[in-house]
Amino acid sequence: MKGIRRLAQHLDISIGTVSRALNGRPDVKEETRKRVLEAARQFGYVPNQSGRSLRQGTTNIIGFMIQTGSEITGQGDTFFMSVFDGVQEVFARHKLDLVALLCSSQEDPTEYLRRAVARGFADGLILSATRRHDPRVELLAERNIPFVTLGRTLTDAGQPWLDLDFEGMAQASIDRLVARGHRRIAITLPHNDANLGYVFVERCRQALSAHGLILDESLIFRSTPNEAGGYQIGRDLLALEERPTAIVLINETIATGLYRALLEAGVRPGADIAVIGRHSPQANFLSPSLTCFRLSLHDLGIALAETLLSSMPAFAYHYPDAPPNRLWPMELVEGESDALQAHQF
Amino acid sequence: MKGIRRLAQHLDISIGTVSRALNGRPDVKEETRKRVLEAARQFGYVPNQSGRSLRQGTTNIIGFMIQTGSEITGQGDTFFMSVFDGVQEVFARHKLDLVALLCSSQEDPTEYLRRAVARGFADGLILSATRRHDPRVELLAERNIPFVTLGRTLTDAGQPWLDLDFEGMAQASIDRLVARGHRRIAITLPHNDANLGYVFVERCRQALSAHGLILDESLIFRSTPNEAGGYQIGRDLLALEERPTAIVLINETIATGLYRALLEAGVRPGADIAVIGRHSPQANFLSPSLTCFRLSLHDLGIALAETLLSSMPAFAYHYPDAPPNRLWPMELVEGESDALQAHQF
DNA sequence: CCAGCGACCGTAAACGTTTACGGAACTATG
DNA sequence: CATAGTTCCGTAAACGTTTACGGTCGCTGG
Repeated sequence: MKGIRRLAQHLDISIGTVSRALNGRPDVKEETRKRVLEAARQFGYVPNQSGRSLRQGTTNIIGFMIQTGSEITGQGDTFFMSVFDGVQEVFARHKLDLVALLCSSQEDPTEYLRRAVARGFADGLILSATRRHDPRVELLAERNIPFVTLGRTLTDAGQPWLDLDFEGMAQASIDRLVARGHRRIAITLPHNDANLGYVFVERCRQALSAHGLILDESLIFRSTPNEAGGYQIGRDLLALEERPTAIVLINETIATGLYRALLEAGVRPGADIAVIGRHSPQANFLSPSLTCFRLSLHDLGIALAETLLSSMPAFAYHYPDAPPNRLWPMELVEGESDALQAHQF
Repeated sequence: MKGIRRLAQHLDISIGTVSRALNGRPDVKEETRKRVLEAARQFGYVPNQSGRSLRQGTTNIIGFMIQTGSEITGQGDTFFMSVFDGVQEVFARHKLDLVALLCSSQEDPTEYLRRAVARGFADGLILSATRRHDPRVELLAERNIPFVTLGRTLTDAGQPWLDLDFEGMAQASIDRLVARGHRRIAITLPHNDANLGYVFVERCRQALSAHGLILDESLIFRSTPNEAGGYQIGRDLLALEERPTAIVLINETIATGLYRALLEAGVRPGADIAVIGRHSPQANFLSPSLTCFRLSLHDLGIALAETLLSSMPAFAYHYPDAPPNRLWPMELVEGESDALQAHQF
């Protein structure tokens, strides 16, 4: 005898009552509930997940899909760890469990996701590293399973999304640099078709043209979003005949590599070239200090969770005024890396 | 009509046959199997996870437990992503899915794990960030659920484990530094009771005493295992009346912070103090380059998976000679950060 | 022609829950 | 006392699979 039956036998009541007691149903005597809870604690009984979710068609699990192998997203562990922690802060209130669905770099993400949802693995999903054309959102939309994306796509299907405000970053960076006299401004992009790249480059173009400038295509650098990619960008940049006087980095992780390439060549960020980047745990320890855009990953996680829950009927009433879509602002942290004024040349 | 029944109805055969066909049972006509597989593909049918695992008591899921919040483990940006990818390379061969069980920093890891196993969530588990006294291993051992730990504990219960060879690192580092004339050697430790700290400090002590030296307790630095911790260590070290001439870093992530603190004070790694650390994605971009111990995280993941599977009856025969316990070697990468000879003083 | 066998497939039970339904005991009301 | 209402609990069906068991059919060998 196992599981709920064992408990019922021990208490000499029916399994139905045990279940009701544990699930907080009203039609069970308070004294009985006490006994059941006590016995459950004592036996270490926890309802079997499979049985429960088979019956009620719900798993109490939310999946956060991420790709392993790390070269793809360019987000490091610490990024997700912090976001996860925020997400869980919200989920804990609803007895929801967060698990990370790990899609191997060997596997097609859409197929992976298709399998996961067909198996009925999770009640809801969080998608990250969204691509410009992302078949995953169509898949989930037509399956009618609640989800939220961290990042917009071109193929948005009306699902809730959160996205970092890359437009704001682009605008602020360009304005700031132009105001300081820069005319040749380089930018970096991830070289896959991540959606954020398009958003970013487009807004940079706009912002520049508002100042009567055009974005020189030869100053758009694409690379893998990691340290090595940053190093390569640095080398490529230095090899140009006519160097830019400033560069804006879209990814967190490339700054260290870029610094290395520049410093090796005796080019000092902030003195010989202006650099604006994204904040990362390492950013504080770069020298000269990096001017960068920062955000609270923990709060981002909280918002992500709330946004998802507000789209799930069972939880929506807890979050009546969570907006379905949000552009998450980033805060500019002034450092030394963009100190120079271009007219110093 | 849904699920397997729908498929069966459409093909005009029984659900039993459909199941057998999909599961590769021998007693089904080859032509029938073809039809079933084709229909399944066409309908996008995937067996419901709950139903399946309820019946066979198995989930085909392996859980990798990690703590979110990131300050705890101190693993760098891409550590887990790379390990995961290796693990999955092995699991993919057995149609096992890897999911990350995310324990919030708010929650007690043991309780979290207890819930997860009681729910019958996974067929096997991988534990990381093992503590010296880790109640999780007792829990899993008495529940008789297959698991492997990344890191030993004092309370090992005969389970398979893998651990980085911190002894080897300690020995090699001390020998190397002593051979170069260093007498005052500092080391760093994480300040929680992670097991690796004890292993490391003990072996350092031994190695030093083999050279007739003793480990000065005031040269043992404890900190959070991240950049900020490294910075703090640097400051503390510089404040000492009698500075060490060398320091060995146990964590990946603290080198950047340490460098910053040293360089701010005009103390150059490799010239004014010798530094030996652990490799990380950022390590390549430190200047002067860091002498460090490196390992293939992908291969570590593979080994971890194989070790776990070899302890699971259903898979063991695939891995007849996987050792239950392994000390994973790290390779020394020579950099400039420990170039100085102490007798230069 | 019959027994025996193998190949294939249908039937139904089982896995561990939750929950609709109904019934028993008790209380309140007239 | 009869009736209605309330409170609590037991019964059993249902969720979607897998699999033991047995049955049908066709074939083979005597």
